[in-house]
Amino acid sequence: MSSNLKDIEEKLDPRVKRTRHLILTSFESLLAEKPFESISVQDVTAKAEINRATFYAHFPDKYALLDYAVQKIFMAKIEERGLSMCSYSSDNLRNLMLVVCHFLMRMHIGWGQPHQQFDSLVEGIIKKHLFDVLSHWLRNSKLATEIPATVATWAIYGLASHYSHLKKRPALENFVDQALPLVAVNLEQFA
Amino acid sequence: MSSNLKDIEEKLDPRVKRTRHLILTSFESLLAEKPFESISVQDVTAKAEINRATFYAHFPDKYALLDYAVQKIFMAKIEERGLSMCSYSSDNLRNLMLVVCHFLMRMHIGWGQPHQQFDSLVEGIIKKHLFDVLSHWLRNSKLATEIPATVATWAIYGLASHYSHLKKRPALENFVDQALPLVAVNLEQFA
DNA sequence: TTACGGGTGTTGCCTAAGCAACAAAGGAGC
DNA sequence: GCTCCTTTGTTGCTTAGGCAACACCCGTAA
Repeated sequence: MSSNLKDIEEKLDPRVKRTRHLILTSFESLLAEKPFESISVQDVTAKAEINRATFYAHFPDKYALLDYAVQKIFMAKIEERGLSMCSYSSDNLRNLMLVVCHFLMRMHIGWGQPHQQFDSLVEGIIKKHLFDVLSHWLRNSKLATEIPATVATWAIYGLASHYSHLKKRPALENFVDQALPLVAVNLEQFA
Repeated sequence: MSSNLKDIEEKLDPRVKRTRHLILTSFESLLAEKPFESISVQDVTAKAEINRATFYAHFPDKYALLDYAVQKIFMAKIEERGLSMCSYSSDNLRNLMLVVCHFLMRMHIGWGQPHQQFDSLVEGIIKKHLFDVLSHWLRNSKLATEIPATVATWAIYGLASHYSHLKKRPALENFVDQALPLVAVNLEQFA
């Protein structure tokens, strides 16, 4: 159930899975050592021991790779908590917020110091997926859902970003529980 | 220098290196969980996520894989101590004996309980390489070297096997130092 | 005996990855 | 301005790997 994403990836040609994995691994380890801007496609392919042409057979450019990497990591977390194929509930929303916070923290720790352009790229990707998930949660509503989904998307991302930049972070659970009702109120009437 | 073996392997098609590595890794981990006899080619390829046909493109059968695996591990140790591209010396001989003892111990620990047929296969492989190394050490002798190389090969292997089967093993260094002169006397006159 | 299941090698066709060469675009430094 | 160098995409051809099907053997259970 749930993972129609995984199911598709599992059935891929083993060679494709392998090279994608090599590229991804290489990319992540490069992100740990230098900022996204100064990572070249060559860097990635060299470390992955992959031909550069092969890279372009999978991704149009390094931005597509970033997109893929972020979606892979982020959506994996979403799916492993069963948050993608369900509907709105206060508990699901809470978990979703936890995931986003976790992700941003992991990113700031593992992926070097924040770089303006990089961060906003990631922000865009995450918000895109957040919006999709929330829209899916509200799919049975008789009302239009773009507005509430948009509001919640931005709110959740904003809260997570805020939290991950705090110098003295309160316990994550507390933070989320405090913010939860403010976001919930925008969604529950559409559920 | 030295490693004309490595040099060759390094230049291989990356795909070949990858699949060989996958096969090798899979094989080693299988050896850790069940005896060689009950490992099928299918097991290896399944765990390696490699097509079975691809296996046969690299190795005629699982015995060839064993040969390859043992040579890879054993010769790696030989080369990393610079023992393959040199000539006879008491010190080299000592190191060689240490390597063989190490290898057999590692094998008994890591690769499950000894199985008659498996052990004798490995024995054959090791002795083949031992003989080659020793022959190379004596390559400048004016005398025929088959006899001394053979004697030393069997003696070294026998000693290592004996040592690795001892219930109460003395310190490896001591053991080797004690045996060293007995083997050395067969070789030094041909060096 | 026969039938069955599981492993073994082998084959032909298809696809992904390797490789070398290319034109083009951007810096960095003169 | 001008090189020089690096990176970027892209292309045509070659080669390794995936896949499905095959015949074959062999142990075993009906």
